[in-house]
Amino acid sequence: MIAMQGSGGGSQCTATSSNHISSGGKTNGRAEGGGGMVMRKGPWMAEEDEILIEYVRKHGPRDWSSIRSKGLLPRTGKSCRLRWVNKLKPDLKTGCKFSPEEERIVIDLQAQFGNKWARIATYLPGRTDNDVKNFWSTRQKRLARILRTPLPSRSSKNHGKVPISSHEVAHLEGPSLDLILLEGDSSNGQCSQAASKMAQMPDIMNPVPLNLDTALPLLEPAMEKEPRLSNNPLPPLLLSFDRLPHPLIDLPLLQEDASELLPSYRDVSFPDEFACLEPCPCMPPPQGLPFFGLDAEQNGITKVDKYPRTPDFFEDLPSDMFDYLEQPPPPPPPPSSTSW
DNA sequence: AAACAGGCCAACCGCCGGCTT
DNA sequence: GAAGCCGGCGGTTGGCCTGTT
Repeated sequence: MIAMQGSGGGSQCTATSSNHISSGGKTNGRAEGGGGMVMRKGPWMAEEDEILIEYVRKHGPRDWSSIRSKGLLPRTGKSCRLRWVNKLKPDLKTGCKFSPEEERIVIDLQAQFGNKWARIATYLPGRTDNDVKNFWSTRQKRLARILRTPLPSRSSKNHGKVPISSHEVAHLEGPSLDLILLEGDSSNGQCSQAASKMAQMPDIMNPVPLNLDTALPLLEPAMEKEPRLSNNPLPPLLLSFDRLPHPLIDLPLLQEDASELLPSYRDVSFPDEFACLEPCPCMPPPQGLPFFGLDAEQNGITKVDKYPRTPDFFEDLPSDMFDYLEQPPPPPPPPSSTSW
């Protein structure tokens, strides 16, 4: 049998049963598989898990389709693989919420890799791509709800091939200013002042490409202290950063009338920059300021800090503005592919 | 206590790329 | 080179659980 054990670090982990079997699951359907075999769908039964575990123990996690062809289970190979990867594999952190460290890793790697959940999951021992995906999805929904904004359009799928920065979205999605501004320290109500300002600019309220990395931790405390932000249908004011603000590029948006400055903002050659996943010759290397993320060139990850930052900029910010951000520990290297 | 909303998560679907024939 | 198969991956769905009203 496989012991479902949480990792040592996850004190909240509960060694839950791998089988959450509810009679009458989502589909509980049957489908005709190849060879006339009636394929089972829906929640897995404990007996099926045992068969699958036994198969993997004997043959390793491969040749999934042979499980069906040998008549061991009335499940597709894909279904078997998914069940193994997401639930039955040893050392999964089943029933354990993401730790703050894990959240930071996900946030940072998502900014770098885009929706490459499987890749991101390799940096999170015990987590599957499904876990990461669900975590991120929940996060998106939560912020969307807080901001009362639609989630980013699903029609413009990025398929995770290239991380789309908020600025890139601004270029892709049309003529209107679709970056929303969060100004100042959310903890002292400045964001509500910004909200009032921006509410006077009706043209900028659609759509809202959100970067949750910074917005969520900033906004949630703000919502608690400023309920009217969440109670009003006020458009949220969120400058969508997947990085810390750059004084030359972003500060213009902090001016009284951002729309007047939009042309200059757009004149900056963003598309080329954001096409860069490797160190980009079009921008100088990062210097001076801390990056709240991965170290550059660590564990095979090249974190490209595209923007030089000056200490002056941060001196103008409330000193505790980024208190919620700590230097995260470096992510563990991707686990070497264990031959199971 | 009931209704509702939101969070969580398992599992399916469709697409894509690699491999084999 | 083309076709088919298979596994991997990301997106999506929908049911259950939990907290709030």
